[in-house]
Formats: sequence, C-alpha cells, structure tokens
Amino acid sequence: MQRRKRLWRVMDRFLSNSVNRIDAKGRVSVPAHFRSVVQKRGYTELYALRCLDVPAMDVGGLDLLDRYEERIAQEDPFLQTADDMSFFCHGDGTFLKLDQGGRITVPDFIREHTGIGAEVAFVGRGQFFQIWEPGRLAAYGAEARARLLKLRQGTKPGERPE
Amino acid sequence: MQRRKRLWRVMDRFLSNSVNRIDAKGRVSVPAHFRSVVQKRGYTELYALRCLDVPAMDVGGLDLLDRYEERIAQEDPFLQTADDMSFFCHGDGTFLKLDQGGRITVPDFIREHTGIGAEVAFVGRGQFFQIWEPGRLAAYGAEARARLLKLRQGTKPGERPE
DNA sequence: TAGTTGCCCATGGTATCCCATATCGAGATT
DNA sequence: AATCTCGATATGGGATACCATGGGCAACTA
Repeated sequence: MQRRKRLWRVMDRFLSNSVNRIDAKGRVSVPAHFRSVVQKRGYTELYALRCLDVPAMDVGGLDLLDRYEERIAQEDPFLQTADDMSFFCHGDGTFLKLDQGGRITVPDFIREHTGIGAEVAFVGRGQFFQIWEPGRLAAYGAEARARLLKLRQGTKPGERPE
Repeated sequence: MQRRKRLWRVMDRFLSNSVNRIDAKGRVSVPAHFRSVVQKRGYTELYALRCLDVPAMDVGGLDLLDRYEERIAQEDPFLQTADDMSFFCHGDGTFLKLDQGGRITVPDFIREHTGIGAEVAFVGRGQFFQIWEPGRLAAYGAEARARLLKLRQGTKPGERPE
C-alpha cells in the first residue's frame, strides 16, 4: 500500500457509496474508507451541514466550515445575506463526534431533514461526503439521470432545457 | 483584509441548535455544548441583546457589544437611527447568570420580545448564539433558506456558492 | 409574608465507552 | 475457479457517565 505513492492524492478523497444500518441507539458506522480519509486529513471532528435544496447532509472536516465562514466574511456583516449565511451554516450545521467504534449518532433534526430512519446511505463527493435516506437517494439519482438524458436527447448542443 | 490569527480554537464556536423546556420557575438549561464553549472562551458572564429585526435575543460574551457598536458606528451619529439603535440594544441588554446547574432564568421582557413561552430554541451563530421561540425560529429559518436558494439560482448549474 | 433568586440533590433519559459477536473481503491454497 | 483462512469491519448490548429537568430549602427583597 505504501509504495503506490501516486495514488495517495486519489485515496485522499471521499469516493463511492454504501448503506449502513442504524442500531437501536441511533448509531451508525461511518464506512471505514471514509474514516481513513478523515484521519489522513487530520480531522478530529466531523462537521455536518443541511443541504439547501435536497434532503441530505453534507459532511466533512472543519475546512468545510472554514470555507463557508470565509465566504461569509466577504459579505457586509450587517446585511441580510451575511446573516442568512451564518444562520444556515452555524444554525443548521452540527458537529458529529465519531465514537471509538467509528460510529456517529444521528440527531433528530438530521432525521427530519433527510427522512433517515433505519438506514443511512453514505455518498462520497470528493472533498466531503453526503448522507441520505437510501430511498430518496435512489429517487434523486433517477431524477438526475432523467434530466441528463432529456438534456442529451431533447436539446441542441449548448442549449439548456426548459 | 489580512487573515488574523485565530483567536479561538476551531471547535470553540456556537454551532447547531436544540430546544429545551422552561420549568415552573422560569429556568431553562443552556445546552451543555454551548456551556463548554462559553467556558473555553473564558466568558465569565453571558450578555443578551435584543436583535434589531427579528424576535430573538443575541447571547454571548462582552465582545458581543463590540459587534453592535460596530454596527451603530456605521450609522451617522447625527441621525436618529444611531440613537435608536443604541437605545434599543443597550437599553434592553441584560446579563444572564448561569446557575450551578447551567441554567438561565428568562426574564419577562425577553419573553415579550421573542414570544417565548414553554420552550426555548438555542441556535448557534459561531461567535454567539441566539434564543428563539421554536415556532418562530422554524418560520424564519425557512425564509432564510429560501433567500439563499434564490441566491444560488443565479449561479451556473453544478456550481456551489461556497 | 409572599414572591423571587440561587444552591443543592434526585431522577429519568440519553450518549459514550468497551467488549462480544456476526459479517465481509482479500489473498492464499487446492 | 472454488474454497479456505484470517484480519478488518459492521453491529449488538451491558455498564457507566453526563445532562436536562423537577422539586426542596435557605437567603434575600419588596
């Protein structure tokens, strides 16, 4: 493993996806591969943020939060936009502590937003990953594919549908 | 602007949200995580200020006052607005003492301004936190997210406004 | 004196630690 | 190719520490 140096950049990202079960106490194992990425990146804690337009959470290290805060710093701090952004990334975000077994506990407001019940789908997104309710993820994936298909069949190159 | 050295460690910020109940004596527990942030930041007292445009209170250390004064300073000191703001904030600002159990007592004027009755919603805002009547918070949150979503609509597909 | 405020402890519920067991997967062996 | 072996991973459950919450008591106050 150590000798394939060139692959480290690649291995350093959140890739692929899997579904894990939530136990009676509300805990779910973060996939081992994701945990190793977390460790390589030196994160001690995970930051989870409610997605704006889909029933999912973005999860990543603290640099995810840093990126948002830097973005907020660019706004006039006393205008509505800055306040909305802070409200969103601080109020709708939360830390997720990994326990010694590599599990996180899914709090209620995450369940409400995502519809997560008995199972959690983990989806790698490169710099971060997402958690979904498996059924909704499948539905969303189907929609996305349908949009792409429609785009390819129904429109001329360069044109946007609808 | 030059990037100032981090005054607080990364995890020492108010994040996430939760709802606690007010008991018969008017006391409510400040979420344990917020209390630990308060301690890490070395706040000896909590200061609460009326929010200018929403039915909530901003709560934090004394540096919270700096933030308000910065805002007031932006107004022309000869206009009525600055004086109104000062009156509104300083006049109705108050210290909230944490008792040994980590609870605060919610005074009447906070109830009047926020509509808080039986429950209090605590919302992390990074450098400080807010308290809301849970229902009003939900409504305001929906509005804020809608505004942000509209902002994002202006960006190209696939782009994220981070 | 009645009401308020702060301190203390009791209780139930939840999160976390730790260990046991089941499940999975990669590589070796046949 | 099919099976076996073993380490890593996912999952379940008991024990425990922490936390939100309610109520008693004493000191203070209007």
